[in-house]
Amino acid sequence: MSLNILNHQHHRPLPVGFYERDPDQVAVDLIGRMVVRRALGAIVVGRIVEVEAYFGEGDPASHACRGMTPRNAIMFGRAGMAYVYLNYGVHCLLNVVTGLEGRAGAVLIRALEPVSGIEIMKKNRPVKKSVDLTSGPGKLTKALGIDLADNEVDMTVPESRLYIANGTLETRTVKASPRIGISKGEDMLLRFYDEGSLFVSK
DNA sequence: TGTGTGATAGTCT
DNA sequence: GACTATCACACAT
Repeated sequence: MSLNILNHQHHRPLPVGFYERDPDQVAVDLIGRMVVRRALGAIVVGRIVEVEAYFGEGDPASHACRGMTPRNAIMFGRAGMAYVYLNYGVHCLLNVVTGLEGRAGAVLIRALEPVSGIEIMKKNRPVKKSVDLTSGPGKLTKALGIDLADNEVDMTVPESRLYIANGTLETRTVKASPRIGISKGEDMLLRFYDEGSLFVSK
């Protein structure tokens, strides 16, 4: 099963061009795609069911709203790179950089549905109910073993230990809502989620 | 708990 | 005066 996933056409990394758009467009299109994580020869896969889009200037909730800093510089860089940062000094959060170089943008991956490698996820993040495994941005990074070392990983090449792949063409209902856990810019509908999924964060 | 910001102190010229 | 270093604090996709 694991190796088939890698070989399958649908599980090659999404190309740079996919990410070279505005973050809200990329965000909508990421619902239903697969996050593929390879570590120590094992493979862990989760289907994206919730994301949030972040712009640069003009988006008060974005790390990049006040221009470039050492931490957020990657948001201005090439599309398709992973932007992983530490939140509350505790959780690592996974974003993918969008847009053309020089223009800040990113999509935060907020929730996944476990697809493959579930035993590894449970080992990384022991939980009582499996719905708690990946139903939040900090949970999913823990379950997939993603940390600061994955910052700036190129997610557009198959050699990477972390990338996003096409996924299946299931029908899904994508809904938009305000983003979660922000104190500014709540009026914008930049959170997107698969309405039917139990793994969408509360 | 790390980061960014603003305040303050220190240094150069 | 202008620039840089250090510090303390507020707050965090």
